[in-house]
Amino acid sequence: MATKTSSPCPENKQDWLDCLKASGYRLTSPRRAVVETLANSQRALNATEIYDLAREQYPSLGLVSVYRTLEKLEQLELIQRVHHPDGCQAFIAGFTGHQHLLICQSCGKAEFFEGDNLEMLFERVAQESGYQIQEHWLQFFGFCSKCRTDKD
Amino acid sequence: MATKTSSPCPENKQDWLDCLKASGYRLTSPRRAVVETLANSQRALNATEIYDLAREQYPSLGLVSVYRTLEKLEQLELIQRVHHPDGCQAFIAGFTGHQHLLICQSCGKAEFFEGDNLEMLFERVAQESGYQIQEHWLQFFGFCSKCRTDKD
DNA sequence: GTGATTGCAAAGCGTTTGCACCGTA
DNA sequence: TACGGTGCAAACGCTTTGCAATCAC
Repeated sequence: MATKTSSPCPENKQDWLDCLKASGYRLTSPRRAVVETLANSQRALNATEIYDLAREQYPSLGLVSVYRTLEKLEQLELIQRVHHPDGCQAFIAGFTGHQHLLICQSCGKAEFFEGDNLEMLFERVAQESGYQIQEHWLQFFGFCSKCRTDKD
Repeated sequence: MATKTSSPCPENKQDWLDCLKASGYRLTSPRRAVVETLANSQRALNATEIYDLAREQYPSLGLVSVYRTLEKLEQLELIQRVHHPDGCQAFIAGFTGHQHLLICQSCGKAEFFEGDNLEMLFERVAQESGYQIQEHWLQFFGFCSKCRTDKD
């Protein structure tokens, strides 16, 4: 019944580069810059944010390369799109298995958690609606411990 | 513990018009056309879809009026944006209270259901993460009974 | 009659495409 | 060396804005 939470972490970086290489893509500076920026971020970033952050280290990076790298990372399921009331263009490091998102409404910090046995609910909804349920999304919004303390 | 499901229905139409009027907006033909189109739809529609459908009855409707009407209906919480892997531009009749969406991946038909006591999960996640949870989204994707039969 | 609302055209913005040059393997 | 990847500029599609004409109240 444990509800583990986990944050995105920089250790992803090398895995992602390996995965890109294993998939037949070349390891270039623009790709490294995008990967590093996303792997270091605790919150979801959109293309422009990645572009601005990554250019601090790699000024010649083009916005187009950010889009093209995001496309590949998403296809490889290394990152995933985050849906949010303010927009759905941001990406965050993805985890394997069934994970749900917890997002801070103040600083944007995101964590994953394992939402254990929602299966009972699936079955009830399936029975009452007649739908065959294939997939589900569960997302929580709130204030992380740091932002809660800062408010006081 | 019941998990009621309910579909959008045309009865919304008059309520929406009343609500628009009560909020100080004028009841115009373009607004009626948009309201009628959305209230009659079982699935979420984006601006262009509403535009095309509504013009069958009201050909002089402009796309801009669709956007402006959607903006007002959303502010009044009569409709809500539907987040979907294919995009987040579509709107559906909103319900009051805490409701969750169930969407058919084949025909797009949407229903609401009441996801009873997720509170236990909230508390566990809140405790383990340190987050103060304010809001949650729960969405199911699957195949409705009609699309399941059609497949066979 | 008056001012909110309309449709059109143009602007705006994020994203994708075309292309010649560059750099990884 | 070969060809995948790059950055720039232009194109694209969706949404918003400016404006004169229109219509609900």
